[in-house]
Amino acid sequence: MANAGIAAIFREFAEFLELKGENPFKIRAYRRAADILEDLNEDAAELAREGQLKNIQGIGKAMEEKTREIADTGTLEALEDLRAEYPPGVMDMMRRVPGIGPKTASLVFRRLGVAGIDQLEEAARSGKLRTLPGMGQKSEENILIAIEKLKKEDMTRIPLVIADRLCASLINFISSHVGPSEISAAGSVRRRKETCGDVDVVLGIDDSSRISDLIRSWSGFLSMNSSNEDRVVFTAGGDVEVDISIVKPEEFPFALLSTTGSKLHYNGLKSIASRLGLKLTRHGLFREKGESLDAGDEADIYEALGMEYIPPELREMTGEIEVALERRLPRLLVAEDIRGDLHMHTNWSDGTESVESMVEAAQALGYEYVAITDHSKSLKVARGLSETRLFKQLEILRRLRDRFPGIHVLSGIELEILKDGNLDYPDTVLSHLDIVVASVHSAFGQPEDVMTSRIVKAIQSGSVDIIAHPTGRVLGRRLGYDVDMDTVIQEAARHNVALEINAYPERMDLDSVWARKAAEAGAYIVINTDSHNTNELRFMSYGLDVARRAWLEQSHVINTWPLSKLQAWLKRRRMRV
DNA sequence: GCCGTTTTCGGCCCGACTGTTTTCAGTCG
Repeated sequence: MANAGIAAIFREFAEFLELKGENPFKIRAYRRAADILEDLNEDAAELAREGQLKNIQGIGKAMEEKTREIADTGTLEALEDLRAEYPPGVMDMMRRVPGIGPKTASLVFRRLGVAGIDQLEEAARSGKLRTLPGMGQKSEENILIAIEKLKKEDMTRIPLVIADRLCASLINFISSHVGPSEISAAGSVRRRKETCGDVDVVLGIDDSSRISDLIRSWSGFLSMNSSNEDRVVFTAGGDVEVDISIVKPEEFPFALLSTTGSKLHYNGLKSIASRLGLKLTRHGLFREKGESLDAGDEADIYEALGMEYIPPELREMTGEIEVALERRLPRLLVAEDIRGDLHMHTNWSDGTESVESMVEAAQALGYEYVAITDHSKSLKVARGLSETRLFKQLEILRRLRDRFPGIHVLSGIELEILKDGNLDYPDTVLSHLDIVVASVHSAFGQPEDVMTSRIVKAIQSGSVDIIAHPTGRVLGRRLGYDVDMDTVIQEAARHNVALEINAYPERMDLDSVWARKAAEAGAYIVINTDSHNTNELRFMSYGLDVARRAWLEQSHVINTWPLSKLQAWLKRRRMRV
C-alpha cells in the first residue's frame, strides 16, 4: 500500500484512540507518524519489511510493526475492532460538530445510544442531553446552533485535494492497463472547484468492454453502482462517487467539454451553437442533418462556436462566454508567474523544519523572494515567538542572507489579531519587520459585527500588510467565523492591505468568489501556502487554482510582482509608522 | 507510542474560553 494509505489508517486509528480516551501523547505519536509517512519519499511498506522504518525519527518499533501489518493485510486488526465498537456516526459527531469532542461524542453514545448527528440533534431538542453530567441547557442550545450551521454547508462535498489524489491514482491505473486511449479528469475536479461532489473522468477508447472489470480490480474500488458500455459509476474508498464516461476517441473532446461543465456553462455553449444552426452534444457538434465537425481538442470546438478557448476554471457562467466571444478573456496566472511565497512557518513556532531548509526549498522552486512568518507570542499552542525570540530569529535571518544570495529573504510574522482587534506586538517591534501578515486564531464565536470590526481595526492600524485566511474556514471541518466580508474587502482596498488566498488545501481561503469580488473592489491579493514544512510549499498550485477561478491577473496579485515593486509596496507601511 | 552526551522512566507545546460547576472538564487552536 502507498504511504498515503498507511498514513490515513494511522490517522483514523488516532481518532478512535481519542474516542476511547487513550493517552494523548500516544494519539499524537500516531498523528506524527502519519505526517512523517506522507512526507516520506521512499516506500514505507518496503522499509518496514527491511526493518529500516524505525530508524526514522518519530517512528518506533510499534509503528514499524503496524506498518508491516497494514502492508500485508490492508488494515490493522486493532482498528477493525474499534470500527466495530463505534458506529460511524459517533466519529461523525466528533469530527464535524464544533464543540463536540471525543469525550462528549463517547459520552452521548454510551449513555444515550446517540450514534449520529441527526440523533444528537433529536437528543438536544428533547432535552435529553442536559441529563448527562457536565451538560446543561446552554450546551444543548450550542449544539443545536452548531448543527444548524453545519446543515448550511454541504458536507458531503470533498476537498479538491482529496478528489485530486483519487483522480490521479485512478487515471494512472486505467492508463497503465488499457491500450491507446485518451483520458482526463472532468467535472468540478477539472474546473478546480474548492470542493467536489463527485469525481468525473472521461475516457476515449475504441473497445470499452473490459473497463468495468478493470475498475473492479482497482485498489480504490469499493462497490459498483451501475455499469454499461458508455458509463461506469462506482463508489470509491472514502465514500466518493466516481463517474467514468466512455466514448469513442474521436468524440473525446466533445465528451470532455460536456462532462467538465459546469452545466450552466455547457448549456450556454449549446445555445450559442443553436444560434449558429449547429447542435452541440457529448458526441459532436453537428450541422443540421449532417456530420459532426472534427475537433482535435476543446479549443477547436470553442473556435467553431466563434469564441476564444475558455479554460475549465472559468466555466461557471459568470460572464465568461460573453467575454470569450469578444476575445478578451483575462491572461490567467500560471505557476511561473509566482515569484515568492509570503507566509510560512518554521520550527521556531509550529513548523517542522528550520528557517534554512524553508529558504533553501523556496530557492529550489525558483522563487525570487520568500518571507518567514512564524506565529506571534499569543498563539501559545504554536509556540508563538516572544519579542526576544523574534529578535533572535531576525538575527538568524540576517546571517542567512549571505548564504542564499539567489533569493531575497523577507523577515515577517503571522501576527495575532487579538479579541479586541489590537495587535500582538507594538509598532516599535513591527517596524523591524519587512512584512506583517495578520490573522485570527481565537474567539471564533464572536458575533459578526464584533468579528468584522476586529479585523477592520487590524486593517486600519497601518501596521499590517496582509490579512491571512480572511474567513477562517476549514473545508469539511468548519465554516468560517461570522464576518461581513464585503466590509473587510472595502476596507482592505481603501487602506491598501492585501487579502490572502491561503493555498493550504483544507483552507483555500479566500475562495474564488470572494477573491474575484476583492480584486474587482480594488483590493490586492496575495497567494500564500502557509507551509509548515518544505513539502507544503507545493500547495501553491491550489492557491493558483483559486486565483484562476477568480479571473485574477498579475496586476492584482502582489507575489507575482518583481521584488522591487513588492518592496516599494511594502514601504507604504513604514511611511505611516 | 517515542525518545534519551542530563534519562530506559517520565516527559512529551499550552493557555483561553465555556459551561458547568463550587474547583473543574472539555474543547479549541
